[in-house]
Amino acid sequence: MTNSVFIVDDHYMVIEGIRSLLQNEKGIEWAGHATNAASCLSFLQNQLPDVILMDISMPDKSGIDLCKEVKEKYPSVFIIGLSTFNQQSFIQKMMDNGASGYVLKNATQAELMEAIELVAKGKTYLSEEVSKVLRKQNDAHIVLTRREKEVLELIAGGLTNIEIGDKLFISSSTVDTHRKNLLAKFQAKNTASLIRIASQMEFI
Amino acid sequence: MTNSVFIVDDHYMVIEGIRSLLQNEKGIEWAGHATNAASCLSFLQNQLPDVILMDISMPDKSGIDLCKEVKEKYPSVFIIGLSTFNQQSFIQKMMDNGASGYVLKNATQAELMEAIELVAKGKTYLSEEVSKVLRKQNDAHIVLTRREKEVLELIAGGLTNIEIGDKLFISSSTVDTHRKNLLAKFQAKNTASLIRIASQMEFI
DNA sequence: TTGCCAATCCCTCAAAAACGGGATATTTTC
DNA sequence: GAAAATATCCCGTTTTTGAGGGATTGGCAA
Repeated sequence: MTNSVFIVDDHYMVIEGIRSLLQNEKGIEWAGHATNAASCLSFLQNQLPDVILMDISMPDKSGIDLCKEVKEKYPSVFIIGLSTFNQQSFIQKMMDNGASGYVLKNATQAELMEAIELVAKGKTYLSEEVSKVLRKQNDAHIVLTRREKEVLELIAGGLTNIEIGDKLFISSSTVDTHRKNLLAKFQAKNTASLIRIASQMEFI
Repeated sequence: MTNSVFIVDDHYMVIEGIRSLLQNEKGIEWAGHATNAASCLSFLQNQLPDVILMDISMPDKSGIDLCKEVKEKYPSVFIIGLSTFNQQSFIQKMMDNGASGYVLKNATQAELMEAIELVAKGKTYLSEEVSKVLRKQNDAHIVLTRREKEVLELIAGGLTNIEIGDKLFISSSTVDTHRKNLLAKFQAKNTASLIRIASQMEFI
C-alpha cells in the first residue's frame, strides 16, 4: 500500500528535510508541497493526497485554521500537525480541528513513517512526548468565560478596575469579582502572577 | 574555493533539509552534523569546518552559549545562527557572542548559499528580514541591570515587595525603587502591563 | 578627579488590589 | 422545572502599589 503525502510548511528547509527523509521509502509517494495555506488549498482542488503534513505556523493562515478548512472540504484527507515545540494549546487545537496526528520536527524518520502509516489507516498518532504534554495540559485546562477573557485582556493592558468598568459598562465591583475569579482559576496570588501565567499559557 | 559546512540542530528534518539544499552545490563540502552541543564540541576537537550552521535552541545548551564557547576555542570558525522565528533578543545575543550571520529557517537555497559564502570570507550576513528586526529591536532596546532582572522575575512570580526584599536581603523600599525603574523602562503604567510587556519581550 | 550609574535606603500619601464575605437576576444545561 | 453557570452588584478591612520626593555608597570611565 502506497500513501501519497503532501506537505505544507513555510520553511524550505523543513520541506527539503522531510522530502529527503521520505524519498527512499517504498510506501510513500510525494504528492507535492506548499509554502502557504492558499497554495495548499488550490493544490487540493485538483488532487487529494492521502496524508498532509501541516506546519502550525504559516504566514497567511495558522495551521489550526487551515486544518479545519481542509477537513471540512475534504474529510477523507488525513492531517498530521507539525511543529518545532511542544506547544500545549496548539496541539489540542489542531486535534480539535480534525488532525489525526501530531509530530515534532525533531522526529526521526522512523517516527515519521510510523505516523504516516497509522494515520493513513484512519488511526491517531501522537508521539510519546506530545501525548505527555497533552495529558499535562488537560489537567491544567482553564476555561474562561467571555467576560473573564475581556477583563483579563484589559487588566493586561494596564487598566484599573474602574477604567475596565467604564469600558465594559459594568460596575468596578463586578470587575473586581471577575478579577477574583481569574485569580482563582489561574491559582495566581496577585495580578503579576496572573498576567505571567496567562501570558505563558497564551491567553494574552 | 570550497567551504566545508557543519551543522548543529536538534531537528533531523532541518539537518536533512539543509543537506538536501546544499548537496549539489559545488562550493560546499559537507563536514558533518550534530544534534546537540556536546557532540558538536567533540567533533570540533578532530576537525574544523569553515562554517557552522547553528540552531539557537538545543536540548543540552543554547546555541547562544555554544556559539560563545566555539568562538573562544576556535576563533577561525565562522558561525551562522539558525532559527525559526525572528526573535529579537536571540539574534542580538548570537551576534554578540561571535556569530557572523543569522539565517531564518525559511531561507531559500540562494540565501543560504549567499550567507555561507559571505561568512566564509569573514564578512557578516544578515538577511533583510533579520536586520529589520534587529534595527527595530535596537530602537526599543531595554537594558536591565542585574538587580532589576532579579526583581522583575520575582514580581512575575507573584511576590510582594516585602517578600522580594526578604529573598534578596534588601529592604522593601529598595525593591520599590527597582520596581519604579522597571515601570519607567518598560513605559508600563502598572504591574499588569509591566508583566505583559516583559513577557512578550521575553524578559520572563 | 569628577562625574555617572547602579544599588541601597528612607519618607508620605493616595489609589488600587486582595480578601472575606453576601446577594440577585439571567441563561444554559440537565 | 430544577440546578448550575454566568453576570451583575455591594460591603468592610487590610495589604500592596504607584507617584512624589530625597539621600548615601561604591565602582567605573572619561
